[in-house]
Amino acid sequence: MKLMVIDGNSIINRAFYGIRLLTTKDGQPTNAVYGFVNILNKLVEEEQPEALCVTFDRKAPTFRHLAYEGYKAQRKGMPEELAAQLPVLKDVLEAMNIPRYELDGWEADDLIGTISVKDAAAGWDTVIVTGDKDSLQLVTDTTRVKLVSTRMGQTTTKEMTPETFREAYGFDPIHMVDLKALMGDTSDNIPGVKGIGEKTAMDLIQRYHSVKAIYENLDGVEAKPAVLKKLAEGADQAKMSYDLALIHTNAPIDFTPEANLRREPNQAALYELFLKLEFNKLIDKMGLSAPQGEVQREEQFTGTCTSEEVTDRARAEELLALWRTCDSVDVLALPSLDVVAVEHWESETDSHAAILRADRLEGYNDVLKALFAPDVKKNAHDVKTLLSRLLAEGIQGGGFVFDTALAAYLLSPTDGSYELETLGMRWFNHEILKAKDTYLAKDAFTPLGNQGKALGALLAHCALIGALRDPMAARLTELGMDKLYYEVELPLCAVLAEMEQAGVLVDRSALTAFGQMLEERIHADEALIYELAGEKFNINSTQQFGKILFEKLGLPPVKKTKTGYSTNAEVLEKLRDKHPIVEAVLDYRQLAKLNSTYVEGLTKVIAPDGRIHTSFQNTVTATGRLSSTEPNLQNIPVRTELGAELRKMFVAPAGRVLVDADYSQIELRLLAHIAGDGHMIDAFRKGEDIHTVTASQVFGVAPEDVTHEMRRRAKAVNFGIVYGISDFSLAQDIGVARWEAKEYMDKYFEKYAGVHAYMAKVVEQAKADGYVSTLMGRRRWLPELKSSNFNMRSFGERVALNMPIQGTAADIIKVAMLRVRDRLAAEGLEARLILQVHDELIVECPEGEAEQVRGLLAYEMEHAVELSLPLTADAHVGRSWAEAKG
DNA sequence: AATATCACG
DNA sequence: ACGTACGTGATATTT
Repeated sequence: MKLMVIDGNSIINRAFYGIRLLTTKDGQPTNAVYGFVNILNKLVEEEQPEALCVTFDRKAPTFRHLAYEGYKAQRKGMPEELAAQLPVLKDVLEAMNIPRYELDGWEADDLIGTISVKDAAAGWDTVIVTGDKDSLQLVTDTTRVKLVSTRMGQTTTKEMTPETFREAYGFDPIHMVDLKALMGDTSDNIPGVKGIGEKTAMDLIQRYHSVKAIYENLDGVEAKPAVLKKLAEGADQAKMSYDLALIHTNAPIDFTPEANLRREPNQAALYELFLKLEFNKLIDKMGLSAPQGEVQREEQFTGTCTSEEVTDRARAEELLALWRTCDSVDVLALPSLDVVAVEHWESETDSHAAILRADRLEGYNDVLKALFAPDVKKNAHDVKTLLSRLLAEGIQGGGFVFDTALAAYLLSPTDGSYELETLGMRWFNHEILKAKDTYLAKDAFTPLGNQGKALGALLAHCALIGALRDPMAARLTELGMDKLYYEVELPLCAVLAEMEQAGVLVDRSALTAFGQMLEERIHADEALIYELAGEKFNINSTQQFGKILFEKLGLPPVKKTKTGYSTNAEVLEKLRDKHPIVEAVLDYRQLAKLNSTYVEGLTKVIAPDGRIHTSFQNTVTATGRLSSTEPNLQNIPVRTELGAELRKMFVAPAGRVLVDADYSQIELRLLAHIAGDGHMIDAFRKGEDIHTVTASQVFGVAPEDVTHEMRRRAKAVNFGIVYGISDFSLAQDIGVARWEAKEYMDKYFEKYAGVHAYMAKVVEQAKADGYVSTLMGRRRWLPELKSSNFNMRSFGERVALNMPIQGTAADIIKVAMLRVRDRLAAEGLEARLILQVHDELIVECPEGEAEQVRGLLAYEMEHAVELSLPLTADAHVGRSWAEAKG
């Protein structure tokens, strides 16, 4: 028979530090509990013990305090995030019906020691699970230790038996305590003998086995004179350390192994707990389910749900007519659009679904066209992507009245992904087959695939869209995001889809030529770098380059990264004068970046029509901005001359031009408006250069006396404020002393008192509310503000400052995009929006429309919202992006 | 899959 | 005293 005893404190500690901080929606940290349960499950699975228990510390024993007052002092600083999880873990253990042992004045180690001795007496084996090597002294023929370590969420265990211990240490486990007595243990505040380290101690214990043996015959000990002297002087320390390191096996607990025989967990209690902790995966894995008899929110799925496959054109028309009369129907289509599920609700609980398949329905394309026409009102998941696919098939979709993905994003923009499966879990605790395993599987709708299962999942997901719609809509209303959702985000999907479909024309041959030029220069740089290094190496490997630079060539390391020397551009700039290889690598890096990311990367994604069609993501950023992928057209170089060359390759076709307009200082203007800062508003109203005005204030000179350098620094201050800067970072950024940076900031806040007041207010409000929001009510939750971790809290504060500004700018340009699209249509222009780069819009149009477009583009951007100061947009026309940028 | 770097607003 | 600016995505290397 075998009992597994877990060192609760040790394992929860390992779990906490080994797994990145996870929290529930309302900020309760959960990572340590999560990790603990996973480790527990894994080891129980591995060992299959008949009995199981967990021990916990209850402060250090008093006699140890007397022996050495510093004992365990270092462990007092348990972070609040971890401390908060201890009671939760105990609840979880309770629900799992796992006994725990804790005793005032005793440590987990001593309880484990006691348990292992009692086990042995009863003829049981013991497996100790811990992360601390202290317990190794308990290893015997019937007691093993499993040493657990967790890194980056990965748990590994090392098993220690008497044999493996002797192999590793060269003496018996019982003498672990003697080793500690000599070498000490800083993590346990065991002093050891002063001047004796690990190597000496190991050697001594290997030869003499115990502290007692060494001191009984100190004269007979063979060692260097210095060591002998230290031993002699440290006799008291050794004795005391021995007592500290010794695990006691006589704790007064009532224990029999049989009392710890494994029991089934309390399903209902565990389910409820895990639900609260948002351990959905674990609920899944452990096969937990809701307690019987309790009313679940899943009731919307209990109605009747009929379905049919439509193979007859007449039936399709019949259904279309029916769908047109519905308030809305739910649709879910495969990415290929070859299979579509359409569901309509006949009552609160009853629905009917139709399956349309390209291969089984005559005139499928026409049915699709009719289904996606505006007169059929539809709910869908990820409308932008659907519209984009439809456009690719030549179908202009419309009539989408709800998007569950987009709604989920607005309700919690930091979640990162919004798959239907996840939403079903979050909103209804409703588990549902994974799309990837069913209708999105590679062979799902081939004769090889499980078509029945795929169709079933497709229908279930479609029904989920319908079930999510009302509660999500209600929540949007509750949070005041109706207007943002229905009037901005949802209609914007169509604009984005059109932009993706339009794409931007690329001058492929110019791009190729540019690439060839880059390659030549890259080769030249390579040769030069190898020569300067005196050997060939992979310049792209920061590790290899770091070795060359800091070890072979002996340059002084400036900064370290997790894995070695930092060699980033900032570091290399500082080393520029120390060795010619530095400049060569800087140059090489610039060229390599341009070539691999831009020339090669972009060439790869030029479509047959010669254009690049990016994807705009509208459910990604935490602030409400768009993002652009495959390729990212929002980070095309512009800041360096060579990089900006690339923008000459984004062109308009013959007879057409590009019109580019960008907001001037939109974020600072919004800061002025939101903060209601009179001085800053004034400056913008008068059309003054804000960086110069700031410089004049900060440096106390007349605006006309502001030098280039003063303006540069003021600009950095202006930007920094928007990001929630510190004096340290400002100093670093502009290269002045910290005190000087602080002076700038003080002056800044003196002048712009409204901004100063706003910064305090917005953080305070965010702490009270738990969120921040933009002018249009877009929201970002900030659980970070509740953190006890300084860095995390500071981050939350900076986000509280920045998100309303960045997010409002995002709101505004989205409104502008909608208005621009409407104006272009209303005025019957051929012009089309093709790109958005956060504060910049690009339109492609016939030459003859250029001036009209330029005017309306700037106008709609400037008038998208009414503020206490004007927004300005500069618009230019050109044959290429470079030209149109002005 | 994680890390380092660097491109943009 | 802490550790040091907001928001993204792509590439290459290393594990």
